[in-house]
Amino acid sequence: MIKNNRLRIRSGLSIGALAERTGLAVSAIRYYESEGLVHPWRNDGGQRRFERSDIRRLSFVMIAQKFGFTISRIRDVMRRLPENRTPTPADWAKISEEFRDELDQRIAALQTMRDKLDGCIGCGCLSLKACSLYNDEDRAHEKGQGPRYLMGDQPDTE
Amino acid sequence: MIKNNRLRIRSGLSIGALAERTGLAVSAIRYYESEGLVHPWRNDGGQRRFERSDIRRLSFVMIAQKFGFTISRIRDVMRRLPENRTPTPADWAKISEEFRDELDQRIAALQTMRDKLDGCIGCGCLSLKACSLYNDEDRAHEKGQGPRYLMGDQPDTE
DNA sequence: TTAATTTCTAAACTTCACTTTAGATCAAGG
DNA sequence: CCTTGATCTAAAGTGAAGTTTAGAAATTAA
Repeated sequence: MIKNNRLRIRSGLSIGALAERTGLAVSAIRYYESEGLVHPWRNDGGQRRFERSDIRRLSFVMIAQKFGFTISRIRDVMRRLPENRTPTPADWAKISEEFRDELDQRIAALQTMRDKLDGCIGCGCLSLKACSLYNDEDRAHEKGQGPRYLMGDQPDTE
Repeated sequence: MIKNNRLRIRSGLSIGALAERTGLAVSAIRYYESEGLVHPWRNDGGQRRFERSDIRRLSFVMIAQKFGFTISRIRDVMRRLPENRTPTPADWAKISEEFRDELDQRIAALQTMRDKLDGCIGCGCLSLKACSLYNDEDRAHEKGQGPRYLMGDQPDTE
C-alpha cells in the first residue's frame, strides 16, 4: 500500500508557525481550537502540532468572519468537510457556496431596508406607527425579537 | 411672545411609559441615557421624565441598530440634531440620509466580497496568496486590522 | 550546556449592549 | 393612610470573540 517506505515524519506546524502563516494571534488559534475549529495533535512534549491544511481552515474562518458569520455558524458549516482526508479544493468550494447563499440573502435584506429608509426620508416620518421600518419581517439581525409596540406616536404633533 | 398664558405643564413621560411606547426595556433606556442618546430631566422625587420627542429619538436608535450601527456611531450622528428645539421631520430626514450613504457603501462592499467569493468558488482556491479575498481594501468590518501575512500557502501541495 | 525563546494551562480581563439583582425610595389607587 | 407597583442606584452578570497574565515546562540557538 505504502509506496514510499521512507519514514514519513509528520512533524507538523507549531502554533507559532501557524500564527505566522495565517496572521492570527497565537491566543486566537488556541481559542479556535477550544471552539472546535481546528484539531491539532500533541507532540511528545505536549505542544500542539498542526497540519498544513489547517492554514486553509483558519483562512476560511477569517473570510467567513469578514462576512459576519459567527464562530458557531462557521463551526457548523465546517463540520461538513471530510474528516478522514485532507479537504480538496472542491470540498472548500462546496461549503463556500453555502455561505454565498446566506450572503445573498443578507444583501437582499439590507437593500430592502435601505429602500424603506429612502421612503422614510421622503416622508420624514421615522416615527409613525405605519412606518414600514417597524415590524418588518426581513430583519437584518435575525436574533433578538425587535420592537413590539413600536413607534407609539399618536397622530397629534409633538 | 407667549400666546397661550395658561401654565404649560411639562410633566413628561415616565421611563415606564416611554418603554411601553418604544417597546424597549426600561433597563435599555437607562443604558441609552448613560450612553448619551437621551437626556431626561428629573422630577421632584428624582425620577426621570422624558420628552415626547424622545420616542422618536429612541425609534431612530432602534432603526439604526437594525442597520448594524454601533451606539457610539449613532450618538455621533444624533449630535447633529438641533439642541435648542424639538427636531423636525426635516431634521430627521437629514441625518437619516447620512445613514443611507453608509448603508449603500456597506451593501456595495458586501456585493464585492460576494463576487470575489464567487470567483474563489470557481477556482476552489480559498487559500492562495493571490486570492482576492485577502488583503482587500473593501473590508466589511472596518475595525480590526485583519490578517497581515495571510494565506501563507507555498506553491507546493499539502 | 546554558540561555533565550516558545509553548503550556487556567483564570482573569476586555468591549459591546444590555439584563439582573438588591435594597431603598417614590407615586398612585383604594 | 396604606399598600401595591414603579423607579432609583450601583454593581454584578451575560455572551461573543478574543487578549492578557502568571508561572511552569519544552524547545531551540549559541
